Amino acid sequence: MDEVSAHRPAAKEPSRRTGGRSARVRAAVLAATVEALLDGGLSSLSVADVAERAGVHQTSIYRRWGTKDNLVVDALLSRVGTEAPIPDTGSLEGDLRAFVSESAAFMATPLGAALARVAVAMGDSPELAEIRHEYWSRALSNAGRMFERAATRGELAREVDPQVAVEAIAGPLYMRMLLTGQALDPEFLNGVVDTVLHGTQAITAG
Amino acid sequence: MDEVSAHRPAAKEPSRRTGGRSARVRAAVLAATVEALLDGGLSSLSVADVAERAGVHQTSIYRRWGTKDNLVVDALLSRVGTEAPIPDTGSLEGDLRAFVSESAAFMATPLGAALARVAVAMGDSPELAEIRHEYWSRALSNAGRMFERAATRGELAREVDPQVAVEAIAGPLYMRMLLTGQALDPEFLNGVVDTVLHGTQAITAG
Amino acid sequence: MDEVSAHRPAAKEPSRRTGGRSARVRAAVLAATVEALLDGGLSSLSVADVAERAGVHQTSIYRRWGTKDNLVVDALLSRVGTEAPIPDTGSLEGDLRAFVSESAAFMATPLGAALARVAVAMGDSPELAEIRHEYWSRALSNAGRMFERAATRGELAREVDPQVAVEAIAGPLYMRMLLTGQALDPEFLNGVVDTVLHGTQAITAG
Amino acid sequence: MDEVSAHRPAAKEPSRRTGGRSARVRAAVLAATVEALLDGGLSSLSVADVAERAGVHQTSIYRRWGTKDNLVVDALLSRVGTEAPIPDTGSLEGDLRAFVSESAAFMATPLGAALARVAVAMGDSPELAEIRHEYWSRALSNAGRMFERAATRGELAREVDPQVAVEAIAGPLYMRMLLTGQALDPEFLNGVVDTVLHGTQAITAG
DNA sequence: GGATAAGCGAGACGGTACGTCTCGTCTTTTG
DNA sequence: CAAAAGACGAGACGTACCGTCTCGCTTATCC
Repeated sequence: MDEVSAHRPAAKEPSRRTGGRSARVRAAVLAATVEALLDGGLSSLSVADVAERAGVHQTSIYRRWGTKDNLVVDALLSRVGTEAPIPDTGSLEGDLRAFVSESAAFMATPLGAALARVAVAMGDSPELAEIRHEYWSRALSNAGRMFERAATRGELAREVDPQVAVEAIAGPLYMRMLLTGQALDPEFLNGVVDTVLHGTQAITAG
Repeated sequence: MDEVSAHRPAAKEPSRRTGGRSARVRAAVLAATVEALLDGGLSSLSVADVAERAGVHQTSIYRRWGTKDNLVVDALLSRVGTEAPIPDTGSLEGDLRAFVSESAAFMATPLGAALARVAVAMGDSPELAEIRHEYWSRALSNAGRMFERAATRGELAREVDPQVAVEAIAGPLYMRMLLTGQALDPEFLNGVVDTVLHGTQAITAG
Repeated sequence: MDEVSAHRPAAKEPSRRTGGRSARVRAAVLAATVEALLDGGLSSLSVADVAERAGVHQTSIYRRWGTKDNLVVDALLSRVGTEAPIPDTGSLEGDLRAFVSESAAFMATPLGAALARVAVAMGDSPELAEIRHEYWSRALSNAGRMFERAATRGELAREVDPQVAVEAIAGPLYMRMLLTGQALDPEFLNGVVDTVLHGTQAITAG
Repeated sequence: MDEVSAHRPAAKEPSRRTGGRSARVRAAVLAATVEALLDGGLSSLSVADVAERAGVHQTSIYRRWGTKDNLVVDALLSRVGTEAPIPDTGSLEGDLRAFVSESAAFMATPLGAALARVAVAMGDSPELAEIRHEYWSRALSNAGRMFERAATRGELAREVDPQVAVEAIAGPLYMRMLLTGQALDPEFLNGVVDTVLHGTQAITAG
């Protein structure tokens, strides 16, 4: 007997080639969602608005994404890669200064702001929280390489936990943006870098 | 046991005497709001629910607070003082370890979680953002005294900015709670304290 | 002399006296429902349409009536009394001929047609069926008086059941209207009357 | 090869022989439709439900029948012949008593109930009303033979219109089933038969 | 017996309607 | 006369269904 699935349809999901109606709708909706998110924020985002911007019927959105939350998450993830380029300047200090600078610039961006806000809101639902966790884990572990490289270069003791260090850098930035609303001015950024830089370098095996 | 905090820090609005019906309604609504906030979160909080819990009509709430946002802010501020006790153990390290420990404990509290969530959401509206700014300025400057005392004791150089330092401590905690959802375990807390402690101590006039 | 505006309530917003806003809304919606029912039939009746005709918001309709069925039933009952005038000509034959004539005329009316159609559709839901049952019981027992009067006059034996007799008269009419769609022409009506008239008169105590 | 309705009016489109996939689909869908109709009624019948029951895709149904109405009509006609056996007991009274008894039994059947309900609903659309008219004309003229035979036997005057007479018999039954929801108990049935029997027999040429 | 056309499975989509849930406003009634 | 009570306007949400469309594959018929 022949193996049953000799000519199985290659991929399981995206069977349509590229230009299918589905793909078109999906792209349009995602784009419209991000657009709406940027000029209006998460709170004033309605499916009806997205549908109109995308030139698509509301029901098509509900059919595919089920709920508004899913839509927003999908839209955001489709735009924001977790693989932001991590600076590699040759020294930890250079890396960190570049990193906070770039991070601050991104957070000042509407997209960056929306992303963080949405991430906070995702804490309400368990399954969304799960997605959120995966996203941040990846992003943080990515940024952690700055410290790993420093350790490789001998700039840092092996005892320094890259994970903690990267949160020590990023945490204050997010706190300002989300919680206190203060500006991410260079003095602040430099102060944070100084603290973490010295703080990690002071840690030794002993 | 309905005695509602007889010595609440003189509210600024209610000009009625303390025993009037108005005061009773106000207290009941505020209590109900916090209660509802705790079991359900901000997203699933409705004025109707609060009204029912408080045994009060919806219109009475709208008459007094105008909008849901105001109600929530008022309720939270009535419960959460900005004057949290800042540890004073005699050494910076002791202070910081006590501080992160207490902070983590409070954040694990439903009230603490709600407070931060609400604060994030307040970023949408300018006037709420203003209130938020005042709250955090006070709280942070309060906590900053730990570093000021250390400087006075000679543990720290005068060049260390207490404001930056306190955000370097608190930021990573809030980041975990709000953004990544990771646990505030002792290892993490110790790592943060170590980093900031060494980081600030390494800063000198030179 | 001013005809109408002598005493007060401004023509456009007649409140105070009998009609609060609620009453006004109720009346408008009921009227709009009947109107929509007449030009369009039951199947193509939408709450949105009714709301627009009534100048009222959809939610107000759902708030009060809960579901479309209830609305339709209420609207119909508010227009159609069960106390249709039963002919009293002095003889059974006169009564019956008048009765079928008037009944046929009413059935030819859009309202009459809609009423019967809706009544059939009400059979699906138990509670609606209950309302329906009460309506028809009353109407049939009302019409039954024609036969009771005839019995009193000695035209009919006491053994004749007025209930059965009235259904024998009305049944064929409804059957044509609802089921076969044939016209209720005079020949048919006369034939039915003849049959029932003779049929009942032939029944005796023996 | 369980041909359903051997005398269906020569299918217009699908001239496939008998065992093809098409025929299988058709039979399955029709059966599923009737089944769904019986447990749920016309109002709660959806194409999706029928498709699932039949193990067939929705599109296949729409392709063949175009619209739900057509499907229902086809399904019903495939099951219900218009050629119900008309009693022939030798006397008009015997015929009529058997007829009402059998009719009542059929109406008590889910299929019988559904059939009548659907027939009423068909009044909305002109073309469906046309089909309905043909069906009932045939059925009534069929039943009319009871009276024709009676006339032949001399039991009835030639002046009695069989068409009217049969509607006088059936009308009250349908009225109860469709409109008032009362039970078709023996007393009622006997009363109706008595009335029509005497009523028709009293009619003479004079 | 292989081309070929008719039909089917699968998956969206446009579109209409339904009924629910809030928010914040307005009117009516009541103490 | 002010607060309680109760609708109401407004608008979003999510669901159910109808009927349409496109694509790829499977049959059955026909040349």
